[in-house]
Amino acid sequence: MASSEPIVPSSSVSPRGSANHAATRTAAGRLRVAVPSVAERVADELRLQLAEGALLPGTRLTESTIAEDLGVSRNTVREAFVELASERLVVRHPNRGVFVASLEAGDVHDVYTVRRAIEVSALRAGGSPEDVAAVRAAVEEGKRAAAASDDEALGTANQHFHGAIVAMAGSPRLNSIMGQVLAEMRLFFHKATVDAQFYQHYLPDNEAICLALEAGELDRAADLLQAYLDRSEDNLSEVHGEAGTD
Amino acid sequence: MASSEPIVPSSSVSPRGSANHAATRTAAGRLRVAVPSVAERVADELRLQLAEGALLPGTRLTESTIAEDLGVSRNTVREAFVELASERLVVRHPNRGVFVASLEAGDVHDVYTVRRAIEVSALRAGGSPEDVAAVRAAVEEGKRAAAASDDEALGTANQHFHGAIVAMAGSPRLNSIMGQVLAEMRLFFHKATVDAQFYQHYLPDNEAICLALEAGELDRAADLLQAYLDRSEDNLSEVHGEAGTD
DNA sequence: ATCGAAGGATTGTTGAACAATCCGTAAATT
DNA sequence: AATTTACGGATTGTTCAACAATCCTTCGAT
Repeated sequence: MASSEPIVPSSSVSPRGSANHAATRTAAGRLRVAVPSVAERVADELRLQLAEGALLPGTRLTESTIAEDLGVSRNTVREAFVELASERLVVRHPNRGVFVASLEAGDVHDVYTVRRAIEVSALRAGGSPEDVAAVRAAVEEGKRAAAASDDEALGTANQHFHGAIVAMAGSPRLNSIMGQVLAEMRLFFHKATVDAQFYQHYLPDNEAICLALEAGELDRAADLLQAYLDRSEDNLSEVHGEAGTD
Repeated sequence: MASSEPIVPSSSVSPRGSANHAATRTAAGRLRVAVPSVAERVADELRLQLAEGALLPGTRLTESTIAEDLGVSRNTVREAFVELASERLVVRHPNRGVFVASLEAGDVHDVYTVRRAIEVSALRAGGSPEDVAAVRAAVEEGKRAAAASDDEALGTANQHFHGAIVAMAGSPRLNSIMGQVLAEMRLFFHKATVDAQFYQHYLPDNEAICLALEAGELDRAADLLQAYLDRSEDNLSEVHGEAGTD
């Protein structure tokens, strides 16, 4: 279930972990590489497993089990849980444990409400040529994935597309919110095992939105995106009907 | 500094805490009152002190001190810190401690970017008559506060106004995001000790936006709000110039 | 079949311990 | 005198062990 690889090194220091995680700045401006704390690494590992579908919605996450699996203390796992719960990836039931979050009917609508607000706003404001290029890149990435019939890649390409749209705003907070929302959606897709055709359907929309964006017709692009999201929500709600019957 | 009142009851159960906090629902649908965990109560207490300005931006929060002050364990304080950090109310410097967050120049702009996205979107979508009534109520609340020259009340009325706008969307996630954003702004105001006149200035705007909303002219209301937020950000950025020099 | 009483398991919370890290100060060096 | 080095105290990061409180299941009684 969980990875067999322990989170903490057996002894001594870790040689050179991928340290692109975070960095703090001293008063003098000296850059200090922030080694992610163990708790953060636990959260990262769980986030990864959630994204990969290794942990499906509804699954119970027992503190002691995860602590052993990852070779860390129960308290540390707890800290990770607090973080994941604040991201809504996990739900805490007092005295009962934490469970992988599961999007109910209302949640799907809610998530789309957030997406509409954020994505449309970002699109309407436009972005630098580089930002637009990133959107275009995501569109092409999707086309390639479709050509190769790689469903997995198609899904991530689609997420890149919407991520790139939000990134146009250049707002760390919006990016982080969007990141969380996309993580929630990934959770849902794994639960519902959404049809691979699902994304195919939206490739032309992405193209159209991107074209409008490149042409500087921001309002039209925004309207297209809005319609896209409305339609997407409807489709997903149907899918949900047969999925969320527990 | 911190409240002298301990967070945990000296013994036995708490008689009847204000239990409007959260409630979980069993499979059968039975309602279970969720007694907030100690960690959550610590987080609540800290949030309160942050909102009241008892803890100013930049202040260091020492784990052991807070643990003693609130009569809880250091580990519990840590859990609360994780939560507050995820809300950006507090910043964690690895191995150095946690500090009350402080909005820098870029943060002010970023916060307003989020507000523009969320508030304008909610306003453009409109809401039920009750939702609109809540917005109107906040406007009147502001007028009363202005008449009474109650700066404190004027500020909260303004937050109610913007909160009511977002609430129109009926989205728990948007509400929670807005709540966090407003909490961040409160933090900033305490740091900058913004002029009391500040809000006075915007009373007519609130009235105008509300009127447009009540008239069903959603797009116009949205445009007004957008302009309002742009102007507000400019004002605040000026104020910031003399405040964030550290 | 319904209800209630153990029993076991898990969570919530604490307290203590220890290594790692940081910061300020004093000593040593240039 | 200025800079570097070394040291010591303080605080964080993390673990461990314990215990009460709570939940879920099973078993037994009605």
